[in-house]
Parts: sequence; C-alpha cells; structure tokens
Amino acid sequence: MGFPTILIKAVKGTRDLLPPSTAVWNHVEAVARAVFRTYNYHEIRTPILEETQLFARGVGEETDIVTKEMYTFTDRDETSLTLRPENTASVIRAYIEHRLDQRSGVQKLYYMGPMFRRERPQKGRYRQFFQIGAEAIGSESPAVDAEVIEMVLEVLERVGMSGFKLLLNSVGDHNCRPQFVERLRQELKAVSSQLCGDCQRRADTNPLRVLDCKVEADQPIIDRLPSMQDALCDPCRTHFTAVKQFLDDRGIAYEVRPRMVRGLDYYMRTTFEVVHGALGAQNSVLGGGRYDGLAESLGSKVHSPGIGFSIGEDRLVMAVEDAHKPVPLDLFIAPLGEPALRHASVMARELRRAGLSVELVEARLKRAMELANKLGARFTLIVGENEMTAGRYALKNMSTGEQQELTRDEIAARLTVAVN
RNA sequence: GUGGGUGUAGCUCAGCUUGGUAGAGCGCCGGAUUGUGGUUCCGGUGGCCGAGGGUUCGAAUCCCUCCACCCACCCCA
Repeated sequence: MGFPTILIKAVKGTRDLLPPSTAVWNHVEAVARAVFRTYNYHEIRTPILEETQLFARGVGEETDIVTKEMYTFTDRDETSLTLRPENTASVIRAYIEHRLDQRSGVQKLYYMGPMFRRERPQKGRYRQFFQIGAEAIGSESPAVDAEVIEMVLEVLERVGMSGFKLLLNSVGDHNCRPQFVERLRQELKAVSSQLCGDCQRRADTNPLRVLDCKVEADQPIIDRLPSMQDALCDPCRTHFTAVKQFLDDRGIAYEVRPRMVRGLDYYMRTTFEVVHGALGAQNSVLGGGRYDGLAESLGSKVHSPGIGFSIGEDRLVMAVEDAHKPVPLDLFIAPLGEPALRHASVMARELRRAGLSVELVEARLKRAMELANKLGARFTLIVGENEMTAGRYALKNMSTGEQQELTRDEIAARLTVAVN
C-alpha cells in the first residue's frame, strides 16, 4: 500500500494487436491461404526456437541479422538457442530433416507467423514482426521463379493493395559473384575516400552494399562502378533472361535494379522486392529470391535448389488497413426482464448455430437500443412479455427503423436472407 | 549503436514564452416521465501534468538527470 506498482507494458518493439485491426490481419491471412491453395502450396509450421547454428550457417555469419540482431540465449543444457529472425532456414532444415526431397514433385510450402530481430523500432519495423512466406524447393527452373512472383503479387492485389512496384535483379551465383565482389572491392579502393562514411566502411565489409547507397552525392561515383548485370556468367544470364521472359508473358511489370542488394547471404541469381510509397522509410513490403546453395550449406547431401519470398505482414496491413470496413454485428437481442432473458438466451443459441453473430444484453429498452446502435447491429430483436405470450417478436431493422412482428422461424429465415 | 522529436483525462490535443497546484473536443455514464437507438440539449465521471531532483513563498510552466514512445540513419520484411 502506498507504493505505486510499476505498470508492466509490452516489451519494446512488440505490440498488442487489437480489434478492429485484428480483422484486417485475419483477412490478409485468409486471402494469402486462399491464393496459396490455388497454386498448390501447403502450410508448414516450424518451431519459433531453433539452434543458433541454423541461422549462423543459413543466413550468413557476417550478416547484420546474425551479428547483431538475433535474440540468442543459452539453454539450461548449454546449447545456444535463437528466436527465429526469418523462416527460410527453418523450412530448409525441416525439408532436409524429414527428407522431403523424397516426395514427388517440387515441394511448395507456405508459412505465416512471428519473427524476431532486435533492431531499433520505427515505423513499419518491430522487434517481433510477422511474415507470410512461401518456398518452392526442388527446381532450378526460371518458370518457378516467375510463378512464385506471380503468386505473391496475386496476394497483394487480392488484399486490395495498389500502387506497388516490383523490383528485380540477379545477384549471380557461386561462380560469378565472388569474382564480381573482388573486382568491385579493387575499384572501390581508388574512389572510396570520396564516398560517404557508411560507404567507406562498406567498401571493405560489404562492397555490394555500396551500390545500394542512397546518398545523393555518391551517385555519380557509384554510376561508374561495374554492374552485377554485366558480370553475370552465362548460366546466370540465361536464367535471368528466361525469368524476365516468363514475367513478360504474364504481363507482369517489373523494374530491373542492377544495384538492388539483399541482406541475406543465401540469395543467388533471382532476387526481388516489392516497394510501396505510403509506408515511410521502411517501404519494402516483401522480399525474396533464389537460394540454390542453402540446403547444402545446411548439410544436405542432395542438391535442393529453391526460391521463396516473405511478406512483411505488419507493413502489408498498414498499407491496406484504412480501406477496411468493420465487421458488423448481425443481431442484438434485447430481453426485458429475467424470464425474457432465459427465453432469449435459447433463441440466441439457435440463431448463432444458424451462423449469425448475436449479442445479448439485458437492460432497459432505451439503453439496449443505444447499445445495439453503438455496436453496429444490423437488426435488434425485442423479447418482452408481450412477445413471449404472443409467440411473435419485434424485429427492428436498425438502418431503416422499420419494425415487424415475426415468429421464431420467420426471424431466422428473414435474418439469414438479409445478412447475406 | 547514432541523431531528431514528443511525453498533460480512455483518445486527439490546448495551457508552458510572461510560474499562482488544469482545460477543450471526442469517448464513457446518467437525465429530457411509462417498452424503442442515431440528432439535439443538460448534467456527471475522469489527470500526483512520464519519473526523480533543483530554483522559488509557490512549478504542468524555469534548470538538471533519468525513463518511455515516435521518426530517421543503419539494416531489412
């Protein structure tokens, strides 16, 4: 007593999702599942907790994600565990562990759920964030790349998003990329002193990132640096040309961004990203790409090339939320008095079983009507003594104000028609 | 990790320059007589003014320190 208890609040970078916003989340997820089904993708659920080694080897020892953003702790038996910062490595781990390569056909898997990265939070970026992703494993064909891209754009469109832009690139493979990076590193030695501070550092640690620099003053210098597009080896070039051809066939618009770089080491050949204007600085709604060497680097003896993407669900919801209208309540039942409440409760059960959303509150009628209105009820049913003895109940249409006396059966029939 | 901004009622904010211990709108609750909502009118509820310290007779207001949140860099979804 007297000592104010310190309020416990949500951990930094995490948040509570409340109604009516959760309806938008559910809608986005339902649309994604529906689209994935039509492309014959099936859900996979992997643990949120994995051995730290999985991400170190999968995502890349030197990436920002692994070096400074993971939630890692030592378990009681001394093994190092990590809250997943992304899900592709886990999916591939499961693919190898359960020998999914032995199943026939390309394995097409999708997932949705929380990921964790310990970054400084800002608009569209959280420490616990949600991704919806899919992976197609077991094919190197550029036709698969195009189909995956087509599918994810379908999700965006069906969810009501517009005004987005698809960015495309090829980052080469084990054969041509290391050579390119080395060449870039050499050329940067001559000019890095003229670049911004970040780029001077990147010139050493991650030369590819210099190409992606947004500092205005650096652009003329960056423009003169070699392009990955020109450095692609023949197989990579052929693959990329085919991907573009397949997209063109579908009438899918894209912009080739030779300088677009992705932050996960496993990407190879095709990479892509979708950006949207109204999201703040974190304007990337989804990112993805091919990862033909990932399975081997996780210990697979069979070559298991794959391609996938993941949507930033928080950002997608942010982009479509305003257009979403609240889910209405079908019926508000206003019983007058204790006997009426018992009677109405039974009626409510019947109507709910028939699929209607029903709220039931005993109160003075004026108060009940007020509540019905505030809850956005489409109809209100009044159950009083008169109604119970007559077997006919007053059903009021809340938008027109019109009211009629109906029997129980008539109410159910009338409502199911009106609601659909 | 680095910068900038903001912390006053459940929400959005005013008040701070020129110290005299709080206001608006919305929300919520109630009323305008009996079993009918939305509009209008009236009333009510609600805040240790982010926390701690300092200056002062007196601090939401001035000074210091911390904390939280937001935005941006970095990086990414």
